[in-house]
Amino acid sequence: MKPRLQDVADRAGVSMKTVSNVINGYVHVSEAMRTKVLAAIEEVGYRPNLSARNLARGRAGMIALVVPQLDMPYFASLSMHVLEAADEQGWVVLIQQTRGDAEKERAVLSGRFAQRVDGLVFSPERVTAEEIGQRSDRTPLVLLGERASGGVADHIVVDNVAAGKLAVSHLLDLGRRRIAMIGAESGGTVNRRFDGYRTALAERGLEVDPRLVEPVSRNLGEAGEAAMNAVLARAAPRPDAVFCVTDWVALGAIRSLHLHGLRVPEDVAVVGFDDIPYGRASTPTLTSISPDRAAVARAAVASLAAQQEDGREPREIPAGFELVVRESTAGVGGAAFVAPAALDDATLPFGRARGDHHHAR
Amino acid sequence: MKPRLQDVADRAGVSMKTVSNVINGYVHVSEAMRTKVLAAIEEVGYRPNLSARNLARGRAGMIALVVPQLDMPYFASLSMHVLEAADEQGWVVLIQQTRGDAEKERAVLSGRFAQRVDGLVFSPERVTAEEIGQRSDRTPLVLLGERASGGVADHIVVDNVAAGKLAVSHLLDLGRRRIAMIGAESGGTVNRRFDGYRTALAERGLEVDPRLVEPVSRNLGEAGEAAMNAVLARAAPRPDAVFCVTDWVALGAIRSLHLHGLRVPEDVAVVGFDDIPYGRASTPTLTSISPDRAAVARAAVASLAAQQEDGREPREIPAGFELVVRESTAGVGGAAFVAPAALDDATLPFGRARGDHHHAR
DNA sequence: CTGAAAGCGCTAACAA
DNA sequence: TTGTTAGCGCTTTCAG
Repeated sequence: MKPRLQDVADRAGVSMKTVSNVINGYVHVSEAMRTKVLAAIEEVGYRPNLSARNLARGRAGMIALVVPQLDMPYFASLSMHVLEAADEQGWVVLIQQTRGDAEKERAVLSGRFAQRVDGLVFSPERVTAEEIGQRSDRTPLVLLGERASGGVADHIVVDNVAAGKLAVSHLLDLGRRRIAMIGAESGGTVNRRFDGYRTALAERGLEVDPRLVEPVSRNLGEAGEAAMNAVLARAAPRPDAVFCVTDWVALGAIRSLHLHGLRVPEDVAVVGFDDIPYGRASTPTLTSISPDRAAVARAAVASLAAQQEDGREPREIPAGFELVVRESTAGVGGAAFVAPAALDDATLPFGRARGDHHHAR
Repeated sequence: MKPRLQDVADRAGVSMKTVSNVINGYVHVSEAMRTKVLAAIEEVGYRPNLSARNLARGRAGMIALVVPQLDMPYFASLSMHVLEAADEQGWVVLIQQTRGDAEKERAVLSGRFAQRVDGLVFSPERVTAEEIGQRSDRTPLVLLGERASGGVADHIVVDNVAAGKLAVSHLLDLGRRRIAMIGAESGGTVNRRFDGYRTALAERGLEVDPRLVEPVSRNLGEAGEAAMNAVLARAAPRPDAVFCVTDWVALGAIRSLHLHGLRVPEDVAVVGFDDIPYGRASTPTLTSISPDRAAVARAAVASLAAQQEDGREPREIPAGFELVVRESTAGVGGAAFVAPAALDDATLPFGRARGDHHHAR
């Protein structure tokens, strides 16, 4: 049916080995031989069967990327970068969603995967560090995200405390003093970004006003809007700035502020986290912490590549971030909503305040 | 090194065939045998080598999804649905980005793919219908998007003319008469959504005012903003509504309107296209044509499944859409920006106007 | 520089 | 119901 390597060999009047050599770019093949074989390949319309190749080579030629949900902008963007980084290593990427299903996450960890893969980039949401530690599967693994790894696998992290602190310091630098935080987890201990918020305030001798702190149930605009409503309803005097745990939540908060007749940033400045693409098109554009996703992706793929060789000690690999200042804190050209000019980040009065860059490798 | 089927068989004291039967859920296996084998699998920590299985079975167990760029909200969402639809068919999905690179698109068509796949879901951007028609690779293919297929492969399409018409009719129903269109392609002939715009106007006896029509260079917020600026600069009297070729462009247009001191929707109503998730968190929330992405994804995967069997005639498969009315045309509760209440689509005064649903299958 | 042949780990036809 | 064994298509020693 489909032409095989042997068919090409027959056609060219050579052995399979020779054809294989040509296909795989082996050096010691005469030019005449090469062109002859290539012609034969063309004539019979040969395409290598990658399943067979992988079996013979003992590798899969692909890695899996496991994320909660692909239509969340952060993961969409991250996935894009992982695809690119993997491509450079000759890997193709198979994406799987867990949708926050703990059972699916466990299945991934235990190696019950639908395909053989050379490695796993996993952004866990439900599964505990302990469960990860107990996995028996030997597939190289690298973890992303805030949830601790327990030192059982490489883990790419941005320093959320430092990032949160940078965001809030920016607001303080603007002269804001009643800074709310939306999306701090109830306990307050788990959320590293909240720690950054606290630290920044403490450094200026300010205390956390609990009426300005509100958790969100989910990472959704609706949740951010509801949380902002709650803060506005009970906090007097009202906040003059808000640090939101994600951009998505920040957009909801801005919506709430608008509906309350408050202007952003004149009345209330807003900082988000993630730098999702929409933050550049929204009105106002959104100031945000921008994790270096490309670096995260590269580090993750590099980790898997390194793990192909031998079992190294699991490491924590820091990834960089920066604060991107846009209109939700800086206004348009310093005063919001006046000039109908297109702006890009570079022309904003505050420019970009760079965060601590911890480059992997 | 890694335990193989044979190791399990040895351990359980049975043959490979029996182990294989158990693993593949073959019915005629005694219960005792089954448990014994499962225990052996557990003991040696066996995981099937899928490369080998695929080779033996003659199938790949996965399909490829080829899109321009994964961080574009439309494709992110589409990809999510494709993953889910594929999962139901026992397929895993390998995603590849072309980034609008014609060369990469051609590589995909010609079957020069990094893995063996059972099928290809392809959303072309650059490659011509003619090129698609000339492909020699036999991998089952299904096309998505507006670009014509030339009848060489199954093609899932929403009726862009009808959708555009629905969007503009909605604006007309609101009493708007000077309706701009942003993102019509220069020629005007290629763009089906523009045809819908024209049709809707014509039905009410209105003519297209060329000063109200502006193309965009790319599907970006910045482009939408620039285009809206251009229209506002030259069109007098100014438009009272805008139909944008995509949501992304619409968000840029809204930004331009705000910066010009115009209110949305009181002064200018805005309709987008694609119903990207951001549209629900933006201020104002965005009225948009919502293609039934889940249906598109299901139809695409179903097409590939059907093509596994035999070569059927290529078909055009219509997918549904609807108009989702939100604040950018309806305002908040009918009057914009007054009540700080959370709204969802269901509570909006206009509810949802449903478009023609052409369900696949 | 090229050819022959032994696997890679699993499936499935055929036997028992 | 279970065992034997010949492939699946490619890579890769090892000879030549």
